[in-house]
Amino acid sequence: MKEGTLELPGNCRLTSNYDVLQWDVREGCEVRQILDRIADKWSLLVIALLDKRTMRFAELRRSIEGISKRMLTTTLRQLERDGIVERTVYATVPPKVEYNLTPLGNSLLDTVQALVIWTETNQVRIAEARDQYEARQNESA
Amino acid sequence: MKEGTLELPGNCRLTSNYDVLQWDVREGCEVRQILDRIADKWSLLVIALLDKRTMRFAELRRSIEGISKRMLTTTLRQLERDGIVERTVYATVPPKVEYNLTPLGNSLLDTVQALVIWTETNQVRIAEARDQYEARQNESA
DNA sequence: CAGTATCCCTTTAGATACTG
DNA sequence: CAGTATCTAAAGGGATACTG
Repeated sequence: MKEGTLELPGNCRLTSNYDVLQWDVREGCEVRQILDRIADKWSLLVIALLDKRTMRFAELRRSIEGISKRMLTTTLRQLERDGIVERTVYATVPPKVEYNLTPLGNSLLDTVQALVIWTETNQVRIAEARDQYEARQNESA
Repeated sequence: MKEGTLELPGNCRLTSNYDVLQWDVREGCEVRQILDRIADKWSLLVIALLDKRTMRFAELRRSIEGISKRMLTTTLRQLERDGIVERTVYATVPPKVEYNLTPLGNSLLDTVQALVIWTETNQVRIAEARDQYEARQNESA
């Protein structure tokens, strides 16, 4: 495996000592900024929920137990700003606002779902690992 | 598409009104806990870096610009507790500690890399979306 | 309904100093 | 080297009240 035999994203480099990719994850770099944005407490859930459908504000709020009005607004605004979510306001009384994924958001959906599914699939193994970790702690103490 | 024709993870339900999956993301549920753990500021980067190799504490710290000793320790301990990272201590002076992904961690790697690559691939589109969002804000003001 | 604005408490996480 | 302990500034985020 030599440099140039593979198309790498611009922030990757191939180290000479190991045949592995190394990420350039400098503080404040674009990738870090975007990762911090989408990998937060709520964004992933919002994206997963908007799969193939449009949802209204209150509907999203009911679907994500524990989220406050303020945080849902903040999260949706950030996702809108990043071009991941589209916001449509209907000039009715009372107002109606719909949210859906943009094409860019849709391109992110597969990955997000993969992450959620991995989490679901492996929750038992993780619970076991935690038990074993606890056991080891008690043992050495 | 009818219920039962597809194997769904236990936390999914099929709503009757739409042919889409709905996630059960109740506060404090297993999936939410695990998602909160791995989708944080540093865990994704640590997992991505440990791809196919072992790294020492200081090496990880150098690779992730901006992370403090304390946060790297905390992140690694959580990942170890969840069975995603394995920690090996060599009883030498000075001490040497190596970290690598467990099989469980490796099963998560593809998804994490997909997320990082998506971020890299789409950073220009996101930057454009932000500019347009700003423009719209100024316009309406 | 879909937000904003404000207040204020809680959590997070950086800096620093110390240790086996 | 690979941490731990402590302190503290800053950010996160809930509760409440108000608005077009």
